Amino acid sequence: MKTPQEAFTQYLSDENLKMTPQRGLILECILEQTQHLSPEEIYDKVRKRDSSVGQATVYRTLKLLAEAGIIESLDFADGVARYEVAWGKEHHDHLICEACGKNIEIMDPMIEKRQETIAEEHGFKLSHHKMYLYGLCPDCRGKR
Amino acid sequence: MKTPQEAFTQYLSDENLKMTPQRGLILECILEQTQHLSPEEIYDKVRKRDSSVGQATVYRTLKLLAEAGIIESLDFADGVARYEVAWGKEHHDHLICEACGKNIEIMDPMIEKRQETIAEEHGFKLSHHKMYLYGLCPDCRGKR
DNA sequence: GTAATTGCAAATTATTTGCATTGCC
DNA sequence: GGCAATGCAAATAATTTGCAATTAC
Repeated sequence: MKTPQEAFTQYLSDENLKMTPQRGLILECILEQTQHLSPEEIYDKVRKRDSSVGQATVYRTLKLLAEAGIIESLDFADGVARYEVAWGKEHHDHLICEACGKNIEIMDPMIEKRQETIAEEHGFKLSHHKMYLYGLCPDCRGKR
Repeated sequence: MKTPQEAFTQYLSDENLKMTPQRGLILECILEQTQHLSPEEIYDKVRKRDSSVGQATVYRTLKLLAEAGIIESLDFADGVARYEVAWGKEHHDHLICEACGKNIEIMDPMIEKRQETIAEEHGFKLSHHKMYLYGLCPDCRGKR
């Protein structure tokens, strides 16, 4: 399978867009991170390596990366946009602790299958879905 | 079961807050609507009946109504915040058409059950969840 | 009476856009 | 070389907040 970098270059070229040092650097910074990042955090990280990069470029590049399917946007209901690397990873959903923010990636074939079925029953062609489970993790559960 | 109005009054009183004409009017406007409303749309609707109500009051009241469990916020990934009446309604998820925005409420006991199980397996106490299925509806499907 | 609420406008926050300049293919 | 990309600053958009005046309980 192509690396994220190769995939991005490919996507850009397919769309008649260009690879640039800025775009490469932004992708690098995202790939190094294991956490779910906000545009602001990515911007900070990028600037440490090249302070000349503008915030607008980060936003523009995030949009491109999402269109290319390399990253995916999340919604943890904490008021901040977040992204995670999607390239080469299997689809998964999130189980989020409302108290400490901890989140666990979950994967469940049964639910995925059922979602397909539900969509079909309504005549829909499913393209993607988002599922978030909110609750209290074992640690925070005890503190209440 | 209490009416939404009664529930809201109850909630306010429990929190040592006060019922006001503005709050009552805002709730009324939300209840009359069957669609999923944005703060802006609610504000417009409220102003038609009482043009002196401020936008800030609408935002503040929406927050209270959500805390009281009378309305719930949605995320249709169209960049706008939306609310729907939750009081007295069974929980449901949404199947959304990416082309025309049409959305269908879905309910699936099997998925609900499985979500509980998954949370338990990770030691979580589940409080709520959100699930959105995105795709193309029968109408839009044909046009591609 | 007193603390909560309101409307207003200003302040924030998050993101987007216009534009002259720069740089990739 | 030509079109796309960049950085900057200004522009939007959506929401929040400070505050003096008002009002519910």
